[in-house]
Amino acid sequence: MPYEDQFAALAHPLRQQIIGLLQSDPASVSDLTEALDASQPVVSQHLKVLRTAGLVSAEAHGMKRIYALDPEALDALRAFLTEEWHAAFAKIGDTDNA
Amino acid sequence: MPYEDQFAALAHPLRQQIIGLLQSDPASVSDLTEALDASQPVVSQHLKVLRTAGLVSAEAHGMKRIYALDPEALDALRAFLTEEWHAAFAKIGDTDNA
DNA sequence: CACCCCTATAAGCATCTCCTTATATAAGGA
DNA sequence: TCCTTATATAAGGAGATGCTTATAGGGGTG
Repeated sequence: MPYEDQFAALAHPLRQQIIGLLQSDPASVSDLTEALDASQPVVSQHLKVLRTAGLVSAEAHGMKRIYALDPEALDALRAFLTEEWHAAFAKIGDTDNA
Repeated sequence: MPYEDQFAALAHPLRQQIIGLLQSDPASVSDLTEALDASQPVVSQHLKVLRTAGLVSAEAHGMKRIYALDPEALDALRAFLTEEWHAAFAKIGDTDNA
């Protein structure tokens, strides 16, 4: 089922806020922790969900890890919402139905 | 946090499949139950989630309740993914930040 | 009315999610 | 080297989610 993880990732307010912040600029975990008024482990945990879903990527910069949005991932999701859904579903239906 | 319920609704494969089916045509619960190879209560439960999120609507037709997709809801979601996110987040940030 | 179809909902249980606290590891500075 | 900063991850518990089974109630039909 396509994009299941991506939708789940976007279903949490803190993760939405993280994406909102990263839309302006890449940021480190500590930057996000301050901006979001959440604990550092929580931010790291949510970043992991976003990373697993392919919505953000991380790059080490010295001691910090700079997280950045993957714009293509959101584009793909938007495309799925409009055009590809029906076709994608039809294929799944072919596969797991009688 | 906007669209939280909508994203959560789309994060489940069966609910994605229901939307996929309803994109072709409105359908009753029994229609969906057959097509999805899921139990009737499960289908009803998932339809409730979709209804609560405003993604589908129901209309009584005799004994059956015909469910239909609300295309505007998906459009709104798509718009959020592209244009409105940053603005929406900026407002939230103004409100609950120092 | 008596009986079947269609749908929603409740109860119970397993699993997942998300938080907290605590800690491990990596990198840089004194 | 020792200390501090930055991040990830583990453990544990509270609450949410999603399934099953059972049942209630609305609607038609004989």
